[in-house]
Amino acid sequence: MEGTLAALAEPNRVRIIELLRSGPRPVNEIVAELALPQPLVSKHLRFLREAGLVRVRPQGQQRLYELEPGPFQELDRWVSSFRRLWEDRLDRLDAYLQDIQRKKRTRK
Amino acid sequence: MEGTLAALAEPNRVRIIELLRSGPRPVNEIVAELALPQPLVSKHLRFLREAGLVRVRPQGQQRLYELEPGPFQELDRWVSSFRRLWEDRLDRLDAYLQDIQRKKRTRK
DNA sequence: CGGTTATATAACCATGTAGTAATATAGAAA
DNA sequence: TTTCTATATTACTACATGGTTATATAACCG
Repeated sequence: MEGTLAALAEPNRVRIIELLRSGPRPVNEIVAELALPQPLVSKHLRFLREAGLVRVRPQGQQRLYELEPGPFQELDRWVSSFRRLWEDRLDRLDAYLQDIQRKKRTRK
Repeated sequence: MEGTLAALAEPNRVRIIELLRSGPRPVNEIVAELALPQPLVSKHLRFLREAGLVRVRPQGQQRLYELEPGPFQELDRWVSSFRRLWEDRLDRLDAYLQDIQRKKRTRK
């Protein structure tokens, strides 16, 4: 969780993650699509790999990087635990709106 | 989104966030509960406030900090967009397990 | 073998920031 | 007013890391 959040704190890493969401990619494609220097991409990929967000699989002379679901699932559960922050409010708003409607109906 | 992730990259800030999940708190309570130096807490609170994760409300000579739902909701939606990463796999696993069960049944 | 391509690593610089200590501000209370 | 309490800010150090350039490694192809 801690490493996951640290890895996602960097915008270029997030861009890489979002690119990988559509499937595994070799490094050169990431470099081309994001228009970043290759060593920088390799550096970020290493960070992501050590944080457990991606795994790498050699294929010929290129290396395919793909997302590792675990950390995202963990993050999803953690963020979910904050849902009551806004759902409670929406519930109250919903109840309020229904109350309005009820009053309208009874008035008619 | 970007500022939100940057704010959550720091463990002590996450601790503050999780403490505030149970409701608004004055600074001195945060300091006491997390056993951190007061200037450090104020610094992190400022960071969190400028990232939009908390709002502050003066009350007497203390200042009550509370979570701002917006960024968490946004983060929740973003993380949700990665759900297919593991749900697809679970679907496939589920289908596989059901297939096993079906074969067992027909064999009996 | 040599040459080319794909990727990683090393060395370096610049910047941001976590943590600390001291001080400032501001409100409450005497 | 002075004093006390709560919080913020400033100045500083130390360290991590993003970005760049150059080089290394390693697999492929001739």
